[in-house]
Amino acid sequence: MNQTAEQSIVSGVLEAIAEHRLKAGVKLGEQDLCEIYHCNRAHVRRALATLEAQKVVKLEPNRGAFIATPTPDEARNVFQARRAIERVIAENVLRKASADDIARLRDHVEQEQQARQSSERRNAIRLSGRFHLILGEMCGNEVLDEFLNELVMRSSLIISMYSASQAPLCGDEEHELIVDAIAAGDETALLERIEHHLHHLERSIAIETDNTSPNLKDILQPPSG
Amino acid sequence: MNQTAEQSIVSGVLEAIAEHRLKAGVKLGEQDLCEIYHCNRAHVRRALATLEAQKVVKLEPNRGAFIATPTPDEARNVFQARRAIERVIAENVLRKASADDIARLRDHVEQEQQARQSSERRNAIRLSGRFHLILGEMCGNEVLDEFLNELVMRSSLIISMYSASQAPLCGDEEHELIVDAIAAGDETALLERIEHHLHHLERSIAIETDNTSPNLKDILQPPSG
DNA sequence: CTACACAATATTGTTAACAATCACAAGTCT
DNA sequence: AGACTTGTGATTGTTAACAATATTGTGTAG
Repeated sequence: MNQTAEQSIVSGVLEAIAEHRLKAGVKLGEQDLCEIYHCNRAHVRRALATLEAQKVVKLEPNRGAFIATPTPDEARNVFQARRAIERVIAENVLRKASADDIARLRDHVEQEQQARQSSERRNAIRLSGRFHLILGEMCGNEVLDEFLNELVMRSSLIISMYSASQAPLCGDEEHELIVDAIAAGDETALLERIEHHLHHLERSIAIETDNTSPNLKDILQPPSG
Repeated sequence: MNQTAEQSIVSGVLEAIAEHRLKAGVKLGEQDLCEIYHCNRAHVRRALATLEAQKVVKLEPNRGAFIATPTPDEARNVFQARRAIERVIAENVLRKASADDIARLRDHVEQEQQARQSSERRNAIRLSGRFHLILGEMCGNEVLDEFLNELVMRSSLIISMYSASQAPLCGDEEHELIVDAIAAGDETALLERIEHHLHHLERSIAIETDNTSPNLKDILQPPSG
């Protein structure tokens, strides 16, 4: 119950972020988490420290823990880092993917399409991110895999912040094209498609760059004055 | 004194690792850290959690905190990740380096050479790692910079584990060649030199790959039988 | 009616005491 | 002598109480 408590909190929060149930800025009260996970504050605090280290939670002194609110700059940096990391991951996967691996990828892509067609939006979002994590698992480099995990989480936050709630998440067939390139052993096509896919994902969300007004006046000012 | 306490512990431990004062496997007792940094166990615990998240400290339940002991596999993974990250960092730096930046790099390289010539080994080690961190600061991408920080720390541990204590750390002039390529705006040369430098660093330490015997018998068996 | 000051409440930060576990050493038995 | 058991001390894990701070609500003056 010891490690389990902390890990339950961490993985619970991360899953909630991945499924866009937890949105940026939401407060994570210690008492609330204590009751939800039936543990004491020490465990909650440790879990929050771990989440802070992964940059998905911001700890403000004497105020509490909040889901991180990535800035536009941070968003761009995250996506650039993803392109760098996923490029190497793809190279590794291409080199060492077995027939089973490719079958697993194809199976996952099919699940994604079914979730989309069934309009299980929450599940579709989760599976869409999971595709990249599967590549991370397959690449044979735990360090890269851990980095990717963090980046995908942060991406999920960014998407939930900046993208329209009804916008299509991913090009449906882009993941499939990536698997095709892996199956064909075509490194040039693979790298190009990874790059294109991430650029497309980044551009599909409108990252406002000029959010220099930290006050709510411009947003919530009543129209009548 | 609050945030300072935890950050003092974290940065203190990281600096000690960077200078090879703290070696892999050393125990970090809570009581010891409390006395050294004049704080209570809660702060120490939080600092250790942060260090664990950065993979430089391993927390073993009911046993305590220990400086991480990277395996050969992990070592290779760290270096592969470094090549991927530092490649992008170098591209960014090349694109946006100012004259001041280049001057700063040249100044640093000169400090490195002086430290080496003065045989201030500890300082030379620290500066050698710091060169890469300066590139990270200059690249304009905090995400990449944070990843690099973690990787350089882990590399420092790896080097202190696997390299002979008297071995030359880095080729003296490799950093200088990198700065030259940046100053000349030569991307091809820059990327090649970064790649070469990291490969050279990795190969300069003898990472044993066949440590498949988990018992000490083969190693510590008295010769007389 | 607005703005400011003050009080009440809730939340986080800190500390200390207690419990559980582990490492080491002494002792016992074969 | 060697291996096993037991007991002691030290270290980590857990919990609760207390202090400090922020937030919210209330009341009063302008």
